[in-house]
Amino acid sequence: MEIYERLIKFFGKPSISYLSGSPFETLIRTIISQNTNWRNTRAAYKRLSEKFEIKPEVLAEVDIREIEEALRIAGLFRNKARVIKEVSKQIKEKFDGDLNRVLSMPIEEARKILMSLPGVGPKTADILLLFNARKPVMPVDTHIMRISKRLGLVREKAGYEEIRKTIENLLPKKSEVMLEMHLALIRLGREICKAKKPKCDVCPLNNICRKLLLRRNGENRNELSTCYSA
DNA sequence: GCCCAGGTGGGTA
DNA sequence: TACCCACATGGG
Repeated sequence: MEIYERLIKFFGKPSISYLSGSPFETLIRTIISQNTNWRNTRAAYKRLSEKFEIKPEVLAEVDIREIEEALRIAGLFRNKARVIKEVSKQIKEKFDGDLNRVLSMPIEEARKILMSLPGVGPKTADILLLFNARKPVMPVDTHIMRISKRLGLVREKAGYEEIRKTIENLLPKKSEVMLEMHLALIRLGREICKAKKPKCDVCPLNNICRKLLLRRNGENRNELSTCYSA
């Protein structure tokens, strides 16, 4: 909780304006973002939404090459185009094009159904549950995974579920808190990525995190006393 | 030129 | 169950 308060104090309450949009739009945006940086994700989504209305009944029918072309800038574009077309078809057929039905189910049930869709793994399912259904879950991306290990919140070998549950249990079961923490942790992770020199004095976690360091360039575990941050 | 980016799914042991 | 790898473009 102390970490949460420091992050919020440092970054301020995150803007949630860009969380607007339908669950399907969130899904498409999240699929595009898989293993892709923000800038390219945004550009690709913009290109796709300028060409087509982001609705399952539309994307299910369009020529896959058109989706590929829009997504090229984001990388992994052939995979993502195939997945987007297929997931659109399935949502149209199974849920009559409306993800809200699934999202209103109990968390575990909804997660299971979402993860049965192509291109939807635990991270993407949890994004939908948090961003659109406002359920108190913590999606774990690479930044959050790395940070929670560096902070010693979880074992070095911890997997997705272990990390998710650990962070969820550290926080009040409120979706607003989960959302703010999720965005703040990613913000921190991205700032760390950008940082070239250690700046412990301004790090929002200064005395807590001492061990934050990217697993990068074959890092030496003996160097964990260095704090890299924004 | 190398490394990495808000993962997922298929394959192997 | 637990790793390993392909997918692929663009920016630092």
